[in-house]
Amino acid sequence: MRPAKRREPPSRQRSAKGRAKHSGKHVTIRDVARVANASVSTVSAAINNTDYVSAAMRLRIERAVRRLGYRPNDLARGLRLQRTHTLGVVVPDLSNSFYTEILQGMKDYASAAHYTLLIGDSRDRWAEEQVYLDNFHRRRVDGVIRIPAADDQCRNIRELLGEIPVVYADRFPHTRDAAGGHVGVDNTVAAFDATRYLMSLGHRRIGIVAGPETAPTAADRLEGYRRAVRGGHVPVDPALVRRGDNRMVSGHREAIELLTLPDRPTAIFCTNNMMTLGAFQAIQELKVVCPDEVSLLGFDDFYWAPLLRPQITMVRQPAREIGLAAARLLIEQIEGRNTVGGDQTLSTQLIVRQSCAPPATRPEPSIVRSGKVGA
Amino acid sequence: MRPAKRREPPSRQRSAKGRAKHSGKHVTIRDVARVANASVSTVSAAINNTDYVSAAMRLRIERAVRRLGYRPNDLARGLRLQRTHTLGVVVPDLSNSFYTEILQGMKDYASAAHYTLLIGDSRDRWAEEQVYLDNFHRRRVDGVIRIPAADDQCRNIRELLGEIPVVYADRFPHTRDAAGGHVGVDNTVAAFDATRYLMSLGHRRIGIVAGPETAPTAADRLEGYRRAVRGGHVPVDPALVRRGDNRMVSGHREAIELLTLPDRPTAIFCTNNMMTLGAFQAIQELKVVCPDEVSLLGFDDFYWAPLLRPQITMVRQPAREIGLAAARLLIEQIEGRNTVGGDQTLSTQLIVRQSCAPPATRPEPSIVRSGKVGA
DNA sequence: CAAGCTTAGTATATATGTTAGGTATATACA
DNA sequence: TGTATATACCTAACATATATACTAAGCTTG
Repeated sequence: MRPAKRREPPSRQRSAKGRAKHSGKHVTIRDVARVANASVSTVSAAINNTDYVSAAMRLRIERAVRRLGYRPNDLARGLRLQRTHTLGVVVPDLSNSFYTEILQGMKDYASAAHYTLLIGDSRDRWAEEQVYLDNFHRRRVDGVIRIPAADDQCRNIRELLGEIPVVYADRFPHTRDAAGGHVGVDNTVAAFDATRYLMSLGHRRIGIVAGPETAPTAADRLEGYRRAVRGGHVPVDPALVRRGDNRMVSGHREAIELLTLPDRPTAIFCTNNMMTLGAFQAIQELKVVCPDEVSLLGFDDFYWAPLLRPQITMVRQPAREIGLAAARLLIEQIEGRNTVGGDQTLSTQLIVRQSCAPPATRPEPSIVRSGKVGA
Repeated sequence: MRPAKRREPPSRQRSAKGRAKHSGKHVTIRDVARVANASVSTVSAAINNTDYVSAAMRLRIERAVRRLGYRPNDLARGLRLQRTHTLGVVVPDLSNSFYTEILQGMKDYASAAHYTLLIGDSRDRWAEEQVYLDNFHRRRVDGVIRIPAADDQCRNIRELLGEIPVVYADRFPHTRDAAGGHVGVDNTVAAFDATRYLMSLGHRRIGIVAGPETAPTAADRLEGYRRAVRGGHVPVDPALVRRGDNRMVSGHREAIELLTLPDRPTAIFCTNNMMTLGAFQAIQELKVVCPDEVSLLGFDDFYWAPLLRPQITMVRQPAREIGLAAARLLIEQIEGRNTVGGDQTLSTQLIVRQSCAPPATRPEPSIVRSGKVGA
């Protein structure tokens, strides 16, 4: 981003900043060859086990490698092999345990397949995600896994990544063409089941704090909510539909809006874990008793959820499995064997805890069949 | 780790796995030069703003770059320049918000200085950390920031990283020689102040769940605790000193041990956030009332701490600042200007919330001057 | 006024570290 | 003699940046 109009005498010599201090050059395969009294190609063959090398020679080389502390230069290697054995991953928020759990899954599969992960945190902003994708391209990663930012505005991923294969995890891209595939859950069904669970408890006025309008998963979850509400022969009250930005403060803000409504809802459904926490906080602050006075239903479980009082009932996504499957899908594509193929939809689970109960003022007691309800 | 004794015919041709599927070659600077009708050196000069290029030529080149979607190959670039503008970072646990907060700080400073982060999660195991350090070396990162694993057994970091500069954040290395510098807090003082705070409330039997014996920071915090206890003219009861492994389950386990002691402590001090959570859970499960029956004091705050009931009083480390300072320290070293120099000790803060109160059975009411107590 | 210098722009050769593919040589075996 | 095996070495890429050389014009200067 230097000024383009730069007309001053263009300094030829590198600026002082350009050259690093530690002049101690790295040890190369050439150094090893010299010390071991062998040719570079023999050393290469010995290291990569790729050609005949006599036992004696191998020993000399191994000794030289150890003595010099030689590490092959992956830049040169990647350049030569046109292969980096590296996967780029962008997640929307590294401090959200949901994504770190997905990352764990990816990492486990990837390292078993001898790939390394390059991790980027887009802070849920397309502008920052773009920087990472560009970086991945320049680094010539073998593949990319995107969990797109909420405000994803990517028109054509090929412009950004060239021929590099891409798969999507958790979220869908802005434009639904997830060419390389997608691994996630059916958000519509998950939200539908969750909402129906609330209705089965007798709730008729259910508030929802949904994600941003630009995010497809948010739209799906909202759609699931709508269908469930309408399915219970209740009109969708626009006053009960609120929008957050998937972050804690927005959940807090919108929950307060809902709870201070003249005719406030008897239950609140938050469509991600951060907003659920915000809503939880709002309920505490307003001294509304949960679940007696208001029920709270969340999305995306976290490992310390059992510590909260009341424990929050949540829709759980199989985060680790999503990561695992996404990494596998991508690596299969990279290595040419498309055994798994296409999109994969994993199933969610409703973790019933203590934050949902029948509403205090009970309407006509209608029984609704409950959705799939896990432990 | 292939078998060294491999005697079979060494396959010359790359295994099917070796060659990637997508044959669509990447676009190179050569392609740009051809399309823009210029020489490669001119294109290079135009892109890097490093030599005279006429306005007309520049325009043609820019257009060609955009049209072809050209991205400079960072492998070749790094190889040529002997510089990658990349920092390697190993943290013990990516799902611990304390470390992701440190990472945020590092990332902010690094990207402002045009460096990219390579992030590794060692799961607090030296064996895994070693793999990442090796990887960083092969990738020729310009510098490394370590938060060493608890069982750090690194004898000589130079063997692993060659000439690559290293700085330490948060934790000290196994052997105290943090040649490149260290950024963190004074753990002894922090634990001393925290323990003294408990004693100022009247506690005499204070249990501690410390980190593993191999971890220097754990040793320091334990030492701070010991000094404070002895400073209050109370002998250190070995039964009250427990060891965890910095993870939640160990905090849970050790807290139960402490709470089921015949003469149980009136307060528990946990020396990291995960173990604090475990202890919190144990207290809930045993239905011991906090802070009425037992006080709980934690270490390393987390953003959702206000949601727990009671809210836990904690020693807070300036995580973001630690990350920021570590990145700055490292980059200054890389770029040859050592303005900051040496180790940096940042100050901790005791966040007083609701989990500490005077013990139920009050001993002689002695007043102890309280340490530095924050908001 | 020719030689030399400066300015502006472009082209060429080389080096970075590594590996595949080809070449060379020696031995064993049919 | 020819063929297969075993061992070692040489060279050409891979994509980039830069030192050097080159062209062409404008200017100074003895």
